[in-house]
Amino acid sequence: MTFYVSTPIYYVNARPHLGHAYTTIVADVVRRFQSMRDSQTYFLTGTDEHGDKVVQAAQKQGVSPRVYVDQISRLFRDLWPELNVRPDRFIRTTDSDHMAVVTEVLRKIHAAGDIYFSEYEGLYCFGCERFYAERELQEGRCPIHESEPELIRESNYFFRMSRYQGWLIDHLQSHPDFIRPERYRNEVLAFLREPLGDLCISRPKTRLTWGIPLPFDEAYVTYVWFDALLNYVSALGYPDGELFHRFWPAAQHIVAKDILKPHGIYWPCMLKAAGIPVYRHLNVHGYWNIEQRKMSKSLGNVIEPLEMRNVYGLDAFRYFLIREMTFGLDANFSESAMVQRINADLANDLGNLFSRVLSMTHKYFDGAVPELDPEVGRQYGLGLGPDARRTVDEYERAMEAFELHKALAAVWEFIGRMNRAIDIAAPWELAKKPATRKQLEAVIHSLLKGLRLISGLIYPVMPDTAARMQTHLGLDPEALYYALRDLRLWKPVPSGTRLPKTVMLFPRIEAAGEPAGASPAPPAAERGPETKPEATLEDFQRIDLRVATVLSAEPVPKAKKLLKLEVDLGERRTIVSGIAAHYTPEALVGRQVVIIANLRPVKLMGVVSQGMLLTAESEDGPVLILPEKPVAPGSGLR
RNA sequence: GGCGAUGUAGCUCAGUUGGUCAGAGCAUGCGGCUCAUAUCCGCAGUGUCCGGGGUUCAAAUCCCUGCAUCGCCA
Repeated sequence: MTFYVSTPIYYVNARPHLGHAYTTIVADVVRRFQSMRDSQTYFLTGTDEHGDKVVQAAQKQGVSPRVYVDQISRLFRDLWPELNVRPDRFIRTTDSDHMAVVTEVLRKIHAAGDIYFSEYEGLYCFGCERFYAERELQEGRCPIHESEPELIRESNYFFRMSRYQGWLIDHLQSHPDFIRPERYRNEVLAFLREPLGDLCISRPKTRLTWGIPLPFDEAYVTYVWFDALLNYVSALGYPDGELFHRFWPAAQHIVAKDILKPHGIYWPCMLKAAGIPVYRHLNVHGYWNIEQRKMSKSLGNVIEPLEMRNVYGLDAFRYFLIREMTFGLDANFSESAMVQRINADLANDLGNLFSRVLSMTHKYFDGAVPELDPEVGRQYGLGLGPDARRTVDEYERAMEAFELHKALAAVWEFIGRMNRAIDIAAPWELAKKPATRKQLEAVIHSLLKGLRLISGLIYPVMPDTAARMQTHLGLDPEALYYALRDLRLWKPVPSGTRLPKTVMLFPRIEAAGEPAGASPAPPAAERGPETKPEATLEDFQRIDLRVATVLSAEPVPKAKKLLKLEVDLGERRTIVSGIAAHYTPEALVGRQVVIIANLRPVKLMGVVSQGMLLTAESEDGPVLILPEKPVAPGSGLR
């Protein structure tokens, strides 16, 4: 069996956030699941780097598109290993092999007559550098610039997608799970009830140069679709690559619902036109809302995946994402929900189960797995075998169907079954009398067996925890302990195995400093008019406050209020601050100030500022916040 | 505005083809155990199944309509 999983290539106009992390972790989970069944796997992710939004973002930062995309792309590439995600390839649409494939496929489809040249007429806003459909306009004006767009004509190349509509409908009908969950298949079918238009696939170089040139017309570059979607085959070395032959078309694409149409309609049509077999499944997931609201930069509620990992632990974070979201539907992300899940599912159910079983093994058998007569085992064991089998069956079915939350629910049902079995068997009673020693041995054997199974099943979602469990069961964490075939064998932890000292897998998270029953944030009306919404300690810790020594200071030319400071906080930083009206450069040099060190860089009067100086707002203007006595440059604050 | 989806206990959500379907987990209350991370086990509630119409012997489940939220509209 081969299994090829992909995430979308992420557009580099923003830093990676929770949504990116979720999609990519899902891909990692299903890939690890496939490795449990001996599948050969290939895992692709990467970045989408062409287009006008990238050019604009680069301009804003005052750098070339190349420098800009290198910078953002690296943020994505470096993030994944931090989340225990290791793709086989990180593709960039600026990679030369990818660009060559795009060129080749365009040439081929053009030669076959499915790309044609045509005039396009539309309402164009020069401010936005884009066309608007009439219904997008507000009272005939651009919703952003409030200016009246102009009617312009532009010639462009079009992909004859309409030709493949009938084929695609047939394919969707003969492959009911081509797009899943079903709701998204229905959505695509609904869309296909209307005649499909053709797809504009180019931009004139007069408007956009940051793209892949069309092989049949040097005056144009490719516009998004062929450039981006073809990454799924170019990464494998289409058309002749060994990987391509091995893994295509066993492809599982994973996308969020906002890009359903390109992946569910454009991409299959493109593949068909190029004579490439269509991919196997498109798996569509919903959105994470943050504290009931949409995640957006302007709301300031962007969740930083690394921050979550640092605060709650990587496996707990991965578990929460996979367990909390019904794959396909939207879900809410909140730290309080995560704490609840960690305490209830991980600390209480799993962690405590693990702890009680291991501690009993230590207490009653001195940490060595007891000998067991098979007959005694049959008679006095907990009879978990049938449950174990049902659990593995449901787990495998759900994983296979991308119902990842259900796969975890199945494992936790088994965990609950084990906790109940312990109460009924009451090993602490059996331990009191020598007469029930044999029964005690059988019970402990059953329980260790159960833990062994659980550690295998949680491997895709919580690989580190799975390995820790193996270690503490005296087993080899380097082995393929999670092979599904072996897990079905319901194997015991061998008698005589010595168990290391037990550990807490997941400590409970207690509400920090809050007395029990403390009410949540009071309604805004009860607070002072100037207070901001309640922030958690984690919110505060997100801000990197540091002491910096001012090395030099000079006015910014033509700016009345701005000073450009060079500061030392362990490294050199340039900071632009609006305090020129109240502080002279001389008054600052050599002093220690407090800055926000992880603020997004901004360009002020042509100078990039890599931080912000902290000042108090007074009626006489800004007043510097200074340490009471000298400290090492770069010292953190709390 | 058009297309589509979602709206079920305090919270997050299951509910296949209309008939023990009014459920689960968490949170809450009470009881039990003591191996365990103040953990575990048992019991107990609470619901105009978004509102309004309709079809039917029977609707959370089908139809119409309204409201709210989300996605897409090259």
